Amino acid sequence: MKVSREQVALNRQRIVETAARLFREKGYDGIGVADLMKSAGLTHGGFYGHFESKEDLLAEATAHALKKSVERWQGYAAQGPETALDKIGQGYLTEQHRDNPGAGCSVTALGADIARLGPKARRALTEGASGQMAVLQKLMSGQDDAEKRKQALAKYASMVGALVLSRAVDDEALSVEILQAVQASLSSTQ
Amino acid sequence: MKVSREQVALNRQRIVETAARLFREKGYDGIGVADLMKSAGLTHGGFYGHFESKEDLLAEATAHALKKSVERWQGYAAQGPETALDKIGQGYLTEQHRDNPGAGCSVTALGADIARLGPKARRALTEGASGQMAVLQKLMSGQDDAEKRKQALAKYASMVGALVLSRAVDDEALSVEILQAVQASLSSTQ
DNA sequence: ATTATCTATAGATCTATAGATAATGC
DNA sequence: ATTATCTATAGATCTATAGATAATGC
Repeated sequence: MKVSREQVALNRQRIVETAARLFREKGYDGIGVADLMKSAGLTHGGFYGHFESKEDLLAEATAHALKKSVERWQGYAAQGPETALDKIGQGYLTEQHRDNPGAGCSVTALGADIARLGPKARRALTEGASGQMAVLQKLMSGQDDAEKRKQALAKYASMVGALVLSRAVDDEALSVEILQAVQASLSSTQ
Repeated sequence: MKVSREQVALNRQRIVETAARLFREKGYDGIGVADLMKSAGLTHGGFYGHFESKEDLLAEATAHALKKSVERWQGYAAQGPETALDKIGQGYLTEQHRDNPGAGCSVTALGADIARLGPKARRALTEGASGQMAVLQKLMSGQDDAEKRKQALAKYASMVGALVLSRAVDDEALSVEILQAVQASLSSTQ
């Protein structure tokens, strides 16, 4: 049942993308290797030909997902600094994002899990978060780079926290209120 | 091996406190009922005399931990509004808190897990988070209650996000930088 | 007599590996 | 001949339950 080299690469990519979605949806411990491979259309045993371990896959899936996210933000920033911050907020601080963790921010969905896991996943998360904070920094209003960086870090933290909170509370009105409060604070000078 | 009624209540309380610590340290899936009971000095089978399920215990442990946290914040607030915000930030946005999740904020440590779990745990988290936001609201500088509430929600989100980020990144300097940026933003008007 | 805790286990997972199978690509 | 994927399984978990044990408290 061997497949072509091209197909192997496609299979591997499909495992990574499936994992990126399922880990964000269900958490690292919420999905097993067997179910993950089944979702990718392959069988359990084949997994270890592609990856050393489940944790290795998490690192690769996190790197993949965050890279795409950083590129999206860079795209907004390239369209001009005035609207970029609004667009980033409108993509991040919404019910759409809150209700679709599988396609959303990996820091929010997996940050607590990754904090307890090995160095590869933490590296991937750190690079992704740094990339997003770098985009934010350019959009800040501070007088110098040091001030802009401080602002960017604080804004980013507020976005991550808002999404974690909006997903965890059981009160829809409160959930939306949190997202909107942070969205409003994004464009304020500070 | 029956024990006195008094001892039963003490045992139950010890299970809750042990669970509150271990769930925050290791995540909901990171600690099993057997190990948890062992840490509390009891055997596995006894657990189901005290709680209906592991998830039930999570809800109770989360309620317990957040209640204590809200009371601490209320204590700071009672000492006067000027220093209260600094004290809250100095308790929350520190390496000490970052490195001791077992005694820290349940929203940060378990928010992503609880978002995927049943209604009881989400209820406990929502009540705790609402309590903390209510304390913050009184300390805000806004002109009316609506504005103060918006400020409090945004500040709280930034604190939660800062801790999640500071624990997840693998770069000590960046981790501290995030905590300090949010600490600085706490006392700023906005 | 009641009941809190104990030991033991059922039944269902989980990650990782061993060895078989069959299609690719030299 | 090589190798990507398959089936099958080892060994270690996990939650929850059943029934035994022994101390409390009527």
